[in-house]
Amino acid sequence: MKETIIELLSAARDHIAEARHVSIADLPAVELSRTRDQQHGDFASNLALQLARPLRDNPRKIAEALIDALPAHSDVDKVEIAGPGFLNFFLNASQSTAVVARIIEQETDFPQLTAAAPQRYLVEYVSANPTGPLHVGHGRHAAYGATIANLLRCAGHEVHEEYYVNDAGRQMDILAVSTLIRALQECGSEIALPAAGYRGSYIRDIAADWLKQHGEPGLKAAALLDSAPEDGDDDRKEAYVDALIDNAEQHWGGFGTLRTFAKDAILDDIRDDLAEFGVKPDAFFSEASLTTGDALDVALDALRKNDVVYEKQGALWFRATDFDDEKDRVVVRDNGKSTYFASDIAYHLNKRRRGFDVLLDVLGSDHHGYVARVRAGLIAMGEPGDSLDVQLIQFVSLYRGGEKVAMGTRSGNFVTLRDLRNEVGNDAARLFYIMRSHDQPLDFDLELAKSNTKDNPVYYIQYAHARIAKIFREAAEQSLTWDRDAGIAGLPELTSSYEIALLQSLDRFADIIVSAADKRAPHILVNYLRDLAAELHSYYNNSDKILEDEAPVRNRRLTLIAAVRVVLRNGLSILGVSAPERM
RNA sequence: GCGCUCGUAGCUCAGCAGGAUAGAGCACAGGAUUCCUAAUCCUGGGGUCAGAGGUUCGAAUCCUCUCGGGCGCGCCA
Repeated sequence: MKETIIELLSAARDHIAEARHVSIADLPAVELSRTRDQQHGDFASNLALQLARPLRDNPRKIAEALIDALPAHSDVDKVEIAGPGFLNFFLNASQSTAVVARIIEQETDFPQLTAAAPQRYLVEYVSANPTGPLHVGHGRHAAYGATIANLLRCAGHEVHEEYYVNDAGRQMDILAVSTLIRALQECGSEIALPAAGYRGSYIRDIAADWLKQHGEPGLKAAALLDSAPEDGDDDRKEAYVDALIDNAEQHWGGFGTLRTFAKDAILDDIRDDLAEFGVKPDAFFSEASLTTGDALDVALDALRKNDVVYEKQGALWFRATDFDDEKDRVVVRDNGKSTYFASDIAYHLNKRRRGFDVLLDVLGSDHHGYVARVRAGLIAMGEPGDSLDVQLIQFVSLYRGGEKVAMGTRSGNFVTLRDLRNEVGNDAARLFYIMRSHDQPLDFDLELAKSNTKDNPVYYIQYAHARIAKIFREAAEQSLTWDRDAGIAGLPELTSSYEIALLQSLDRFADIIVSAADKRAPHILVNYLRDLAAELHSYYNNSDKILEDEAPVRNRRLTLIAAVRVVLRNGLSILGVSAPERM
């Protein structure tokens, strides 16, 4: 289709050059790459606008000249000046025949396109700290990351999906201490959970499981109570937790095991939660493995080799200001431990060393300050800065009946992703999360997502799919045959505006996928599917019956809606939303 | 204070590698079912694209400033 348009418009361009007595070289070339997701009619409009500029002419006059030139081509059915683009042309339906035939024949769940320049992508997303269950914010990351990965794969790229597990550092100790205290409480101790501890009810569950498997922590664990300082004012709470951790590590041999137990319990829960949501990262990459392995040393060596670090006040600093960051960053603290930032650049260098061209990070918008830092690190280690592509996801606010639902992580007062999924269902959750541009805050309306009536866009698209399935069931019941090949051959006979609109929309599907992948904007696909569903509903309601008695008519109509069904199913599949046969 | 980001219909948002008349959905008003599912369709009203300058043949889109929201500025992770 695109080739045909280029051919047509090139011919029109020649015609105009000749008519205006200008050198063809002075006119802009026919270039469609910038308008890939526009309607076909707009291609001609854009060319008219582009041609008008060097000719210092009125674009409308150029458009008229284009129209003069186009009908000479036998494939053009109808050209007229109308609508917002002022130049629309309807191509003969036969040009969409090949596309529709291909759609029907390749009835796969994932349409596989060929990228002009295939690349290896590492998509990192969610990467929530393993200190508690996923909440509704993580759900948006999961839905977005998984969908982007699907889109990139469909567009012809190689994609690896990864979840970065922050299993090193103090928060794992706090998790372990919180679990230990809950276990001791379970055994009758009166020790209180410090303010800095995790207070979600899931900690009690983990503690109970621990007790079931390992028995009571025993006297040594209880002994940490005696030497711990009083739980005092705010300033002392941090110190109090530190003392608890130190005591537990020194006096009780089970602390390391408990820490691993708690972390694994939470990670297993996260893994299950995501899997139920249709999100399955290829790997969970452990931050701790960076130091147990050599990745961190590799990164530090790279920094030292390139002479971008220096020592100050006992710490090792990275000269980030030389790489467009606002201040220098510590990589190794004066206590000899590496910082989180060091882990981060080590992880990203590791990704590059594993052979990935594009490191696509899906992060919370509160991480925006950190992008420049990591990019600076990559450049300093000799990697291209533009290999890092960070997409920041804005926050999610939950609304229930117009009331904002209060959320807070520390307090344990948050809505989990699992709760959300149970309430509104996976399909609605997946679609609602990515229906809006990810760089825009999202108001998630629980009542709307739950409603199984007309307000809900999920049902609108799914209903279009189910409606087509129903028509085919009806055909079978009435013993009305469908000859697919005859239908494909008869597609050019489809001439109503509803049918032309559907053909043109089907033709755009591949371009939509590429565009959504390139722009990292899955909502483009959602909007497309909703438009396609609308065209299907409109066709259904405003045309003659699709199940026409006359076989040739019935064949081409069924072929058309069969192609729509394939595109709806494949599009929904990319979004992780089911395509029901009946509703 | 510095930095990032956003501001489009009553509400929720598309459109932002610059194109002519800024689009959906919801809400509101009215209509369609002897007929493949009315979870649908059709018609209608509704806008100073936060404001002011600038670049250009042309700006919601690019640049600057102002106003207003969100977020970030640890040898935490």
